[in-house]
This record gives sequence, structure tokens and C-alpha cells, in this order.
Amino acid sequence: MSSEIRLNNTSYIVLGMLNAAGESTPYDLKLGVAASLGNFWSLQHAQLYSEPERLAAAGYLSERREQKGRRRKHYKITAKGRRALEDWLGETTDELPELRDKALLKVFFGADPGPLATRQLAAHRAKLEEYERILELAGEQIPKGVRITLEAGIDNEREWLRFWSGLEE
Amino acid sequence: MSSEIRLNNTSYIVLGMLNAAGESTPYDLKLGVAASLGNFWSLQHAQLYSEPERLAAAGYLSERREQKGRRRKHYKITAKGRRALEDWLGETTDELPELRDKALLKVFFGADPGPLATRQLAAHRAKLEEYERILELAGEQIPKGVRITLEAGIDNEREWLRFWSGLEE
DNA sequence: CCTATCATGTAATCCGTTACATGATTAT
DNA sequence: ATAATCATGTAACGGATTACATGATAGG
Repeated sequence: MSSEIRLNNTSYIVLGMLNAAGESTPYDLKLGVAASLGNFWSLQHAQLYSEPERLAAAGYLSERREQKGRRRKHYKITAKGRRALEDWLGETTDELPELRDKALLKVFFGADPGPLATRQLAAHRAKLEEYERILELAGEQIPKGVRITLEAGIDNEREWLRFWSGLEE
Repeated sequence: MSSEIRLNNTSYIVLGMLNAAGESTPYDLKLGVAASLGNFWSLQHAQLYSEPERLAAAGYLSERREQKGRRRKHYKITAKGRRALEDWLGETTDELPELRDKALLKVFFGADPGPLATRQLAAHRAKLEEYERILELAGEQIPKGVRITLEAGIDNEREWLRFWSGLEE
């Protein structure tokens, strides 16, 4: 019997990625996350090694280890894993995100907004351009959900640009 | 000699609160955070017990313990603490916040946006109203930085309302 | 008075970050 | 060949969340 574990957001990210990508190594997951999801929910690469292990031990994933060479580990989602993912996807939530913006934190405690605004504007502009490029290149072929989140990211960057523009000196 | 410690965001929050509020107990801090900052950067109450202890041990805070009754601990920022806070306030940053939105995460992995949108709209509307009430009541007398972050929160809530409105069925 | 809730704190666990390490591949 | 970078993984540590616990106060 696999010991019972709690599934957290990181767990569902791993399940979700594996469900979409099929069998993958932690390194594949890392690349996958970096390419898309990581823009709005980033993970340390070490978590993509430890979390699949945890999930496999509890039966949500199956694990296959290469017999020669690097002995890399390959993970695949199981029926149990797919069920857990689908249950989670089916549940709505009224949990709201927090801004958790470091620059804003400084402003809250009385930092001069001017210099912060200059720096943040540059960073947000770069991010916005990156998103727009992705959207342009990926075009129509990306999954609907992924596109929606990308558009959310774009809207969000524009919003921050407006915000910090008002604080520039 | 106080042992050297790393200061993280939580540290600066404690320093910032104590700098603004003067001598406080962890419970005071908890109330202070809940009332304002907590809206965009929340903390567990246990952190407001452990972090001041850490900071005091390293000389950023002084600690006074009641001699009778509950023996509550009162913390006050020291010169060293104030210097650290001011240094931090003076540094700009190009670190960008992440959305880390749970509902969006589900959409990314293919959840039906409709029911999520309904629920999120209700939650965001409530939050927006709460902020507007605070802004109205607090009026002119809140510190500039606090007001700015509150306005950022309001803009942000409006943005999310627009976003989820487009996904309602 | 009794109960519920607020106030206050500590302890245990879990998770995320950082650091370390080494094998493989590409560029010079 | 050598150095640099990419790929892959583990271990240690620190911090955040959760659980537990008890004292004070207010409402019924």
C-alpha cells in the first residue's frame, strides 16, 4: 500500500505537466515549466526531482529507471494520478491571489516610488514584449487554457505599466 | 556578538511594521499586518512570533519581557534594525511578481473557465468593495505609501474582474 | 457560571531554496 | 585537449504552514 500524502499546488503542476506531455524526466518537466507555466508560477528545479518521487511513492505516478548510462528516471501519470488531477480541475475556488510584489512592499513602507518605478517599468516592458512574442509565434496552435493564461499575463503587464508610469518622476 | 543572519522579505516586514508602530508584541504585529499589508502580502501568525525572535537575537530588535502575568514579549527596532530597513528601502529592484493564481493554474491545465469565473468574480467583487470602503474611511490621513498600495490593489481587482468577466458563460 | 471566542505562544512537520556534485556535450 | 556550459541529481538548511495548547475576556 502506498502511503497517503497531501497533494499541494506543486503536486498538481507535476500531474498536469505529465498528463499533457506523457512520460517525462524531471529535466523535461523543468523545460516544460520554464517555457510556459513558469511565467506565472515558477518552481525550483529541485522540486521537479523530489515531488515526482513523492507522487510515485503514493501511486500517482509510475516510475521507470534507465538500466544503463545515466539511469535517468522517467515518470508517467497513473490512473490514480489522472483521477486526482481531474477532481482538482473540476473544483472551483474562491481563493484569491496575492500581489506579493517586492517593489510594492517597499513603497508600502515608505520607499521613494520614483526610482523603483523606473526600474520596474523597464522590467515589465521587457516581460510584456516577451509574452507578445510568444503569443505571436505560438499563434493558434496552443491549447486554449494556455492561451488564456498568456493573455492574462499580458493584461497584467499592461496594468503594471500603467501603475508604475503614474509614479515615475 | 549577535550571530549574523540573512534578512528576507519577512524580516523587512517585521522591521517595517515595528519602525512605523513603535514597540509592539507579536499580536500587535499580527493585527497590524491583517489590517493593511496582509491584503497583498499575508503572513502566518506563527511567523510573527519566530521572526522577531530571530531578529532580536541578531541585534535588529530589542526585546522586553513582561515580568508578571502573561510575560508577553515586546519588541522595538534598534538603530541597527533601522539602518537595515533604510538600506533596503533605498535599493531598487527589477524583480517582478508572479501571478500565482490558483484558479488560473486550473485554467492553464484545461479546467472549464466558466464555473471558475463565476466564483472568482464574486470573490474579487467582494475584495474590491472592501478596499474601496477602506480607502473611503481612511481618507486623506493614511501614509502615502500605504495609499499607493491600496490603489494598486483596487486597480488590480478591477483588472481581474474584467478578465474573468470575459470567461463567464 | 458556562461557553465561545479572542489572545498568545510553542512544537512538529512539510516544503522550498540553496548549495553541492558530477556526468555529458559543445565550442575553442 | 581543455574549458565552458548543459544536464542531472542529492543533501542540508531555513522558513512557512499546521497543529496543538492554554490563558483571558465577553456574552448569554
